[in-house]
Amino acid sequence: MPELPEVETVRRGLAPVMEGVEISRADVNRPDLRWPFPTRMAERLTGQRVERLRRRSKYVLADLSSGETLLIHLGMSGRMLISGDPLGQFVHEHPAAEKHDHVVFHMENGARITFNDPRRFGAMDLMETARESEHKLLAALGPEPLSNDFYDKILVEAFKDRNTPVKSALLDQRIVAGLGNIYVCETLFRAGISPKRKAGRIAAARVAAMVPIIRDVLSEAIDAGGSSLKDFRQADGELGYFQHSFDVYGRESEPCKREGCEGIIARVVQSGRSSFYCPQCQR
DNA sequence: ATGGGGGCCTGCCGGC
DNA sequence: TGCCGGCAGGCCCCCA
Repeated sequence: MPELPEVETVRRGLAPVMEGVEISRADVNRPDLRWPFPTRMAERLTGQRVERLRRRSKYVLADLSSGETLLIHLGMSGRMLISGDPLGQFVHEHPAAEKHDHVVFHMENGARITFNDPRRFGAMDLMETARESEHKLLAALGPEPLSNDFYDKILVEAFKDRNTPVKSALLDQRIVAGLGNIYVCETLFRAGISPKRKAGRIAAARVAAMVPIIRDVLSEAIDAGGSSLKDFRQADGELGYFQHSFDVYGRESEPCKREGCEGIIARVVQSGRSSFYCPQCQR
């Protein structure tokens, strides 16, 4: 689920029930996710107001009134479930606790936010807000793809002389932050570039052309998440799920969607991950 | 420095 | 029905 657009969708869903609201209690049901939780996490959350919910790459960042920031990463299978009736609009009753409900935030407005993560590749940490750029998980991140920090020359320079497949280069969070397997596949499809092509062997103009493509792919996915968000209250309150139709991802053996292309979508494994692409029109 | 592969976890699905 | 292999939207870490 969670690449940049999904995380942004989660952030937007949480903001109305968390921003400006105090955490009256936090239930921490196990000592760790991928890594141990920070010391005294529950105590450091309790009584703090969430001043602002931000996103950096695939991380949700909650600035607390204490001057600390809570970092949340959803890993592969992390979910945020909102329940209660914080906005005076019916969300749904608090559901019974489920397996893998690792952390529960009880908000002062009556909302309950449950972090559920079966595979536990997710993470939570606390840091001083003022020193977040030093945080190990954030320090090396490349530019936000939807910001002005990401532009053609940046990508051209980053790809220069790189001997790695472009697929790996785009997954490299130091080059551009927030892309994952799905949106890299979709980007390369639109760009007409094979995932196997070496990053350093793509003409600068074609690399530059990927910048607006990356922006479009991500923006469209956020919009799709946003539109499904509108009715999340009448659904079960679960955020982060949205159906999105992909051009290539998950479409092995199906016909290429490019106008006039007769290709069949192939799947290849690159550094342990599936790449979907059209061998006909992606070169 | 760079590139590749292993490993962390659980759940699900298809095949036998 | 049960077991097994393969697969999954991430990312750190170690090795050459």
